[in-house]
Amino acid sequence: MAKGAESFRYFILGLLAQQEMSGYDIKRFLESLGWLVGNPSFGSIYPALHALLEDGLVTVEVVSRPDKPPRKIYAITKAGEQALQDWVAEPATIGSSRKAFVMQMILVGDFSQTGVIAHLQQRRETVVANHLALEQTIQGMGDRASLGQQLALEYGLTTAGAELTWLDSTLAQMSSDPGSDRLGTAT
Amino acid sequence: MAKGAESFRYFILGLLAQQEMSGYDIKRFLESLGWLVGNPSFGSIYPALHALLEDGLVTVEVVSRPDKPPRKIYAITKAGEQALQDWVAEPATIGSSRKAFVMQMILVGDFSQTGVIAHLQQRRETVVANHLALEQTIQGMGDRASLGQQLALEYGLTTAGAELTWLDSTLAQMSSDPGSDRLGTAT
DNA sequence: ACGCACATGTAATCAGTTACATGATTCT
DNA sequence: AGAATCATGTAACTGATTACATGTGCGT
Repeated sequence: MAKGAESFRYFILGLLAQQEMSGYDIKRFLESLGWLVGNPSFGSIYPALHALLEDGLVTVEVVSRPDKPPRKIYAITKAGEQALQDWVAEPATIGSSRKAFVMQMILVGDFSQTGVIAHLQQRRETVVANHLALEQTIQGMGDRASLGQQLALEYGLTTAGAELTWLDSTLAQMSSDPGSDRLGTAT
Repeated sequence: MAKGAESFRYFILGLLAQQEMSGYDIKRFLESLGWLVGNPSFGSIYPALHALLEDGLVTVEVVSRPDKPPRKIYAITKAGEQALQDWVAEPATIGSSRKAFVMQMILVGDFSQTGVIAHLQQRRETVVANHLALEQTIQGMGDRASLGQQLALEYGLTTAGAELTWLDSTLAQMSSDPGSDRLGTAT
């Protein structure tokens, strides 16, 4: 069963669901999103692609173009779509990382915006919990904390607060707007 | 030479510089900071401690207390302090992770607040670069992005912006205030 | 012929987690 | 005697990075 929630494997599969690509393309796309999801090296991408192929979740097609070296275009299969949906709908994963959140949000955006809302709410809970835990730590440490510790704590509190604000406003916006002004999709 | 900038090893050493502790203590302290720096397992902490001991950067003392099981208290050595300072002052590391930033800030707070300022400025540059890169990606993708992608991009932009705001205000605050109202330390 | 951008791949290595194993002390 | 908490440790495994190795087609 689909294990390894924080892994790039399923994220790569999800990207292939959005559009068929080569390993090289995936690398560049990931680079364009940069720090948001991190960018795995080729030494990570190619083996992942091979594994997906092994499991029958994707297919390859070698495409030789006249002016450029040949590329291996990977496309998702029915089985792959099923596995992806299982992963995306996966039990909440409270306390998961920011990267995992962003990755899942990117993928879930393909299916339903109700799913997106659920993910945002999930994230909200995680951030609230983080914020709370940090406040309690500050209570406990009081003024015994060093300068660096105090700054770190403030930093955490502030960034968590900002994230919360964004989540709330986005959530409000998406809830009030059942259709979709962003995409031509839906109905 | 001090390699492995993102490693917990030096961070643990830094914590020992602030206060001598056991492996167990370190674990609990890290848990109290939670997601800010992540919390390594014992399987990571104890070997790290052994390695530091090997390198002569720390010393151990077994302390048997009457009512509790014995503990191994680790304390930093002169050599350890030197190694730590080298690590903390290390060449900028632009583009490093948030965790690395928080870890270094916590440690550098022990030495000088000029060092802290330098670190904050360093972080500022990184965040500005991230923000800019994200904006360019948005330009490039335009409205071809999926809902999930658009949200991810917005999310990144917003959180980076918030971090920048905090950095600027903290930087302003610290620059205008050369002494130290937070600590009794300084000159 | 050479270097460069594009493109794919593998092996060695590394940092960290999980699971396992041990043991002291206190409480019931 | 057994469970619970505090405390330390090791071995197997995993996920990813680094460095290496290969090859195409284009411009010079």
